[in-house]
Amino acid sequence: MSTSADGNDDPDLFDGMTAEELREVERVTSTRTFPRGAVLYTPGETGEALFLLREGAVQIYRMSPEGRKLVIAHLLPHSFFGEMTCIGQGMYDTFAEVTEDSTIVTMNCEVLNRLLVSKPEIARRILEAFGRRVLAAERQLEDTVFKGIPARVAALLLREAHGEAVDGLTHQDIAERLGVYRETATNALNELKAAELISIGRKHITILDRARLRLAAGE
Amino acid sequence: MSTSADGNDDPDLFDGMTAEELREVERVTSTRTFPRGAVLYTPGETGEALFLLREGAVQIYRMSPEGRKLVIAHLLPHSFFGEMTCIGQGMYDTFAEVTEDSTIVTMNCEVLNRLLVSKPEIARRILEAFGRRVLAAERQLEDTVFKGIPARVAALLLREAHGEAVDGLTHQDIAERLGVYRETATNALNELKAAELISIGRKHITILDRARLRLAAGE
DNA sequence: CGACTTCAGTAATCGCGATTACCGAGGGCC
DNA sequence: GGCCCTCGGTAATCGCGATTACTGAAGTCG
Repeated sequence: MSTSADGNDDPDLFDGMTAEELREVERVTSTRTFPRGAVLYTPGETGEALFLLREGAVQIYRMSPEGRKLVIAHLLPHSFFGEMTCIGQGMYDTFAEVTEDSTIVTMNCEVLNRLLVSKPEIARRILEAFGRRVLAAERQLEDTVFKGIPARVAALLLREAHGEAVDGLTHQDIAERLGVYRETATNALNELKAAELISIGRKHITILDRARLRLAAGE
Repeated sequence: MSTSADGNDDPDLFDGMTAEELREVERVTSTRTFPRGAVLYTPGETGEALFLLREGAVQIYRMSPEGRKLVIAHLLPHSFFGEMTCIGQGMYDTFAEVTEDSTIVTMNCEVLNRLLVSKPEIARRILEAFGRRVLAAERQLEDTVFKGIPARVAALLLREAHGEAVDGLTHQDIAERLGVYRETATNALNELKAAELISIGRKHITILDRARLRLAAGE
């Protein structure tokens, strides 16, 4: 299978560095905590740093003019984000919001760029993460263009499941991940339930038939 | 404005290298020509090389089960592609098809990976290209989720226009870029024409009112 | 020139998903 | 317990865009 958009199974950006190097990294980064709900950046803002999530959870999303939310990624510890502004044109075009009290390391763009040259391993990891992100975005694009909502919901459940359980995901969350109405997500879920592919409880979904759910997701 | 998905305004991957280095690059790459219609790779194939387009044009696309095409990128000279397999998991998941007789340089993954370590400048360029690609993919995703067809057509025209002219783009091409039916694209174009934002000729569209077209595209 | 292919215009039907409008249940907090 | 807020269920309407079915004009090639 492939890595999901949350980039959660990446190695930490600084894994494998010597104690010496880590101490150096300490010196040039700053660590802060943010409460749930904090917005780290918004589109149009000029960014000047890469963020590394140590603890907690962060959501990267876009917003429609009418206020519908499209969540691009749910980040878990070890994921980094915001680096695009360091590497490319220098402006954010998404929102980054803390969804659980978090500890976040910030590294200045200047520092990062120096590191990219001196430590190919770091560049490599960012490159790999970008690759996964491109893939995830293009796949989601393909799904959005080609598949109906039930299939997209099924695919999302398969991606998010730990074992057979999907926990802590409300219908609203699902809807925002797909960029659709909550009612539409509920309908799709009920459809999958009717087909006995899943069972639904409050904030808890269980996959009953993985094979057929995969089929419903369009392979 | 921003760079479009075709990555066409990138510097060449090897620009700025010394004659010495270029000769070395020559040694480890191979250059071949491909006729229009040649398929360089298909999803599921194991890739073993990065491609660099010297001359011609290449299309990167995905295909729905029913055979609808979604063109991810139209590549012009100086663009590279196929590198994902060298950096990530190692399998293509798109089609790459030559749409104009082309000259293409191929570089082995192994060689590329060595180069990534020894020449930070190369890694940097790929990183930048990836960044643009992530952005493009996510933007297109956002458009697809939030906007109607006319707006997406308008946005595409603005991206593809050279001056006020958009040439060599058929309705079918436009439809494939958006992953919609050709008829739907025609309708949207006619709608924009009716609003006097564009004028339409065979394989030729002229932007009449850039400002209002931008509005129609949703800012 | 005539046959064929590519391109573009139009129209009608149909279904999905947006949008609006509610209801009811579970849980936390005062 | 009562209030409120989050979460989830349902239903009805509506519009967009998929899908089907043609027509005709512009190029191309023999």
